[in-house]
Amino acid sequence: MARDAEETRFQLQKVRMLKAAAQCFNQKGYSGTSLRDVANLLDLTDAALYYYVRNKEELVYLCYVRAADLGREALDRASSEGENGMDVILRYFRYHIEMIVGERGPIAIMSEIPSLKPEHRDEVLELSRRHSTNFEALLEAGIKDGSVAPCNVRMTGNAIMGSINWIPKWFHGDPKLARELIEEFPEILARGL
Amino acid sequence: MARDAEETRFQLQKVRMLKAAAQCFNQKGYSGTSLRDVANLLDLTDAALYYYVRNKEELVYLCYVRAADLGREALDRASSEGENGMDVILRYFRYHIEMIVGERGPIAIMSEIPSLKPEHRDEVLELSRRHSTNFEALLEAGIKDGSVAPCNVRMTGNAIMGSINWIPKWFHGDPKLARELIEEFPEILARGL
DNA sequence: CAATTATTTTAATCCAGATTAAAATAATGC
DNA sequence: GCATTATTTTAATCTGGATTAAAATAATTG
Repeated sequence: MARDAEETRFQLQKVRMLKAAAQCFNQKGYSGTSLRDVANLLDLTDAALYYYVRNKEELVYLCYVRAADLGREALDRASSEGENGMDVILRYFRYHIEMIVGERGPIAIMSEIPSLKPEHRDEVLELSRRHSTNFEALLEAGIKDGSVAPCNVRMTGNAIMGSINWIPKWFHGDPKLARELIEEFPEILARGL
Repeated sequence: MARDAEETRFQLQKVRMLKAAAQCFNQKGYSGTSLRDVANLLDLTDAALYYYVRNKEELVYLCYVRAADLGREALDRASSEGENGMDVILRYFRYHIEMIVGERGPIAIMSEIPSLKPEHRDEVLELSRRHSTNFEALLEAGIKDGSVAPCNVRMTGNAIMGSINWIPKWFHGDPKLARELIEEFPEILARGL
């Protein structure tokens, strides 16, 4: 029964929906975006969204999960390409920033985490914590191989994640700035290491 | 008719309210906090809040303004205490971080700016922009007097503001961490300069 | 093509919270 | 104390969206 194709189509639509939702949430804030807003962006009726998602809460939740996934992807990809610690870190910066600049978000600041239902909240927090931990591991590897100056990795890691996660707050799509960001920001971040 | 005293009391209550509101918004997110939540924290009825504020929108708006004020205060105070560029910057870091750690926020990430009414939104954005500009000026002063290495001030400024503004996302009140933050974070930020 | 499954729409509900009006209580000045 | 103003409460309303159910349309499969 073409289970594969079906699932693929469904999944694709769902991702389209998540992108639309993230765009709305970023632009208008969570409380400021209605399901109608999201649906409009997809030429759908608000009710149609319920075919993909149980409710609005699940919609944000999935946006957050997707954001976390993309962040992890950037880090994994950077890690898998050898070289010394600092090089990996720089690559991670670039990948992550490219992703943020590329699809504008994907959901800027996860401010509605507190209003997720407990299981979802815990999961998202866990994903976020894990990402931090992974990045701290990169820092430590760099320190070990001498390419990064010794430092308080916890604090330094948080400082850097803050800089990165803050980008969507001031970058609003200007392509010139985008190029500048991708080229210069990684070095700015690395300068403190 | 004791206009002064009256106004003082009113203002004091209002600030108390703003603190309570900020606490709620930080803890539960904007959509997740009802006026009842805020009122409960003050042993009041939700309806009582309307004596101080026209509506919920105005409540967040005032929280944002207050946050901006406190940030500006930190910067002004640091600026007014002489010495070379880097010293001023370091002091500003400390003051701002002390404030954030001290009253937890005061409203972490201004994610609901998009749903403010236009005048309010514009004003808050303007305040935020102005703060950035002022900080960039500190950077430039530091570059001029040689205490800060030349850099893209716009980008560097944003990186640093991100690190600072992100703090409430991972600092949740642990007093030991608070001390660490105040002592070490400024230097971590400055290391990249 | 007939039957089944997937997707979307139409048309109601429904409901938590925001908001309001009027009344009650507290504070203050004279 | 009386009158006035400040503050809070009680008790409704009002509403924008979220959510749901049933029906309609589109796609697939055999």
